[in-house]
Amino acid sequence: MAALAPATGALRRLKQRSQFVKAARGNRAGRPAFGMQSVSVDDEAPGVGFTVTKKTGNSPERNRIRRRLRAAVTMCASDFVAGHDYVLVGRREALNEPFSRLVRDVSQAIARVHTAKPNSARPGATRAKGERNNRS
RNA sequence: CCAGUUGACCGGGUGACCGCGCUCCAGUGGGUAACUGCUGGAGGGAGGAAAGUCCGGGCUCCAUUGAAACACGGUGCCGGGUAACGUCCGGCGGGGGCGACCCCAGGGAAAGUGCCACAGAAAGCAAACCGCUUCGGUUUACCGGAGUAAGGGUGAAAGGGUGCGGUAAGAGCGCACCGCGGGCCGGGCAACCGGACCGGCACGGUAAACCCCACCGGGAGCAAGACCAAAUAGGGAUGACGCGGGGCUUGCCCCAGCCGGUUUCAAGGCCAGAUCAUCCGGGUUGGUUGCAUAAGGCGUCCUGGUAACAGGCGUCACAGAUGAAUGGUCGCCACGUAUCGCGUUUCGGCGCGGUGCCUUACAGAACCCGGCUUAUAGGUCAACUGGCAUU
RNA sequence: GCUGCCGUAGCUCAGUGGUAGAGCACCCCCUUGGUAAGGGGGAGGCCGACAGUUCAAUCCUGUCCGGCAGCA
Repeated sequence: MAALAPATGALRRLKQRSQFVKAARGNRAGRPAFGMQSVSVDDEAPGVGFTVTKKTGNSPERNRIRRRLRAAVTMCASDFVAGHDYVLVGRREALNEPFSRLVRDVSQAIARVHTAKPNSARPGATRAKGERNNRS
């Protein structure tokens, strides 16, 4: 595990509701431990946000999921493309997944999100269901 | 040693690498502004329940809120402690346990009202279905009158219980004990306890039914509230108070009116729109403050008290996030659990070693305190109880 | 974070201290050549969970569990 050195790169943290709603319309990629949503924005540095729904578990479990995902993201921060926002929706599997697999999944999901064609992949992108309550 | 009761406490440790947010200090930038970015250093960073939001307070707003009555809500053996409490401590009464100990919304049912389904003769007034006894008629077992409430049956509950006497049969009709009621005496601050005496039984349950009594309580909540910045059309509708009166020294006073759950009184404020309430529409979804020195934590400490607790002394500076920090990964150790082997045994287990799994249970501060309730793997200590063995 | 409301048949809801109901849905029968509608009959519930008060609790009281609204 000592081979896993953190990649340096300036990452913005998404904090506002509108940013999450916008990202929900973008391209998606699913992994067992999380789901990723991405959209292009007018900002140099890539932005990352985390969200875990209340249905996933109680408060300590949700905190652990978010912290493990956050640690995995800092490991491969250089993989994020500038000018894009990413939202990771945490799932229960993130509690028990080995950490090395988590890191690999994050970079794979980034690649997958960018190979899919924007907009054409999700024609119903403006649907209101994206505004469901997904605060952690 | 085994089983148990009560109380108190802990609830992973350590090393390496990498990170997060806060405070202070130093340096350096940005913004119209409220404010804020970056670099370096130092410090500190979840709980016993942080939870549920069930009680009680602090604090803030409703301009302030004192007195009385009513309404509404709560509490409910007695005494104490507390800022306060439905919590806590001590005592009393009742119930459970061999015991240590545990549990109890535990005022009033002779102030009044209501209810007690079905069953049953009868459900609160006292009565009498089957009976029992006796008298009369008829006479095979039937009918009527009188007495009675022991026995049967119904029910959750049937107007004291047991025994002896007594009687036509019976009955507190009489007696003994128990229960119940009454005043008296003694102890106790009190709840209550004890004693002798009298009464001959009269008084069912339900107040987590209405109610009565005593005591307590104004409402809303940090998304309260205050400030800064930005933006918009300081918009519209409905309702309420209402376009007051008088005096004069012409900007003040008096009267009326309005302001609290309701009414009255008292102080105070407002008094004519820049008013208040509700609804609709529009803009913003930024920042600061409130915000952590407080009923604060700790102590083989001292004094008073059985105790809760109070007073004193000493000492410490100890989380402040807001898509929400307090962590992630790896190694070692400890603990737990499953399994295998060996040893031991009072056949319940215990000890040692190896391997796998879990890396812990319940669970994450959101203005802050005091409690309650609920969840919680495993472990430690103290006191006490019952049993067995030994001395 | 704070405040309020609600858990009864598969669904939508009544109900009240004394063995629980309506409408729709479901099953069977009648009607029709057949279906729908209509008529008749039937089944389906430990009234969210656990304690307490009461002779008796869906109802009264307390504590939990689950769900739904509102707030600057």
